[in-house]
Amino acid sequence: MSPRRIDPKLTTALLEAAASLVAEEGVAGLTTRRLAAAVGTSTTAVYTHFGGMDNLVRAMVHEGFARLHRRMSTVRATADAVADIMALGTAYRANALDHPQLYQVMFGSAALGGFAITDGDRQHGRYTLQPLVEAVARATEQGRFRPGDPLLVAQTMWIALHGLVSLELGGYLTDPYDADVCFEAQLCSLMVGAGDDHEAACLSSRRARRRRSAHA
Amino acid sequence: MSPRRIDPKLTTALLEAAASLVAEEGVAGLTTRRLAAAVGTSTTAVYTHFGGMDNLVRAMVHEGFARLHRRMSTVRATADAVADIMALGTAYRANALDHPQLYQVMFGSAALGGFAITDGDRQHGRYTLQPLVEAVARATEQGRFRPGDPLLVAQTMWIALHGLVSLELGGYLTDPYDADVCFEAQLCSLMVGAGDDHEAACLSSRRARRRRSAHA
DNA sequence: CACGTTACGTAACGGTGTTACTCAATCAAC
DNA sequence: GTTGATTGAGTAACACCGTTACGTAACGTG
Repeated sequence: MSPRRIDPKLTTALLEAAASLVAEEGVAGLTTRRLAAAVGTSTTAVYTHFGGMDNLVRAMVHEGFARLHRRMSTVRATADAVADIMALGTAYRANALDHPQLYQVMFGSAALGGFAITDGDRQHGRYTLQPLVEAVARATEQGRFRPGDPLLVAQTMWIALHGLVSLELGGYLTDPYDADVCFEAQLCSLMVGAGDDHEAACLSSRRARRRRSAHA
Repeated sequence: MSPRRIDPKLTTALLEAAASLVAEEGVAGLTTRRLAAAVGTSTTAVYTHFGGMDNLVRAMVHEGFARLHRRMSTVRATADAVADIMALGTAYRANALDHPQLYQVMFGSAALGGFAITDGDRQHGRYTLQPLVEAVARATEQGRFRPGDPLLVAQTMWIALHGLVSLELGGYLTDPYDADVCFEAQLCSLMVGAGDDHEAACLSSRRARRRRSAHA
């Protein structure tokens, strides 16, 4: 009654090989044949393990969201909640720059590559905002931000941050102001937009930058 | 010495057919064979007219930027420069929603679909910001914004707006706050972030909304 | 040990972008 | 008006893609 079991090692091997293929040449470089060759198996393995390329990409996206969540969770809360928010933004951007191709698959509205990402997959990445929402709530309690729903404020910040990362990865932020300058300007604008004082925001920005260099 | 000339009608016919193919089914639906069939020609025509699919997509992107620029240029300057900026943002978003697939090709860092967009193509879309830069300069002169480089401020706004549109098209803005709510919140946050008073920004927002409904 | 179940390899199908090769249509020159 | 060079566009092929029907061999159970 119990037949040959699926090999979990092969599943993870496929995922890892797919990740490095995508990391090296983007989604366009991810093909069943090259994937099978990299793992030393056959193309049908992709179907027994995932049921097609779409699901494999979906699994990669889940892994990407998990990694992003892990990275955002490493940011510790301090007395300066605004600086915490900036540190979270820095972590978000750093994760995207470390895995640019994966980020584009996660948020590139994957219709482009032909791969389908379901609504469920998108919702799966929603809890990633949790640390940001909490930091915004703390900044609001501390009187740095105007009263308002922390979720909406956090979502506004996430949207702007995604715009920055997306355009940076696309190579659009080079002209007179490079991505670093735009990032700092964006963070400051977001804090002031949420209600913080401009000078206080600049001060928190310096604090967050110091924290970042201390990490390195 | 003078041979058979290229047919300009076929060039535009190819572009139009490609545009409607992309509009209907995304970049994935744009193939040489289907394109040739739609125009009633052969696949080689794509190569004599454009030199490959990449260049055809590039031409479509140029057209997309031109259309975006045209649409942004229809926004007239009024006494309320902040309301003008919001109207520009509305025009930007409306254009993206009218041509979602094209927008994704323009800014989706087209490496995803396998098509290549050069740095020159990206710079080509830079002048689109011009109307926004001017409106920001006027808002700064009027004392609504903190003193600063209008280009950097405009670029910050563009980045955030792109983030909103990108996530909206990707279907990420549904949960508790839909895209409309996020858009209004984003605009208000941007104005306040640039230095405007919060209540003044809300007032200008209402003014811009009235202007929009007057257009319809 | 034998059986049933199922993962995996082989090979094929229909699709893709791209390109030699060919032909026919055009315009310049006389 | 005829000729001839030039070149756009059609045919067919190549290599590649995702996917799948089929066969086989390996496994867990009885």
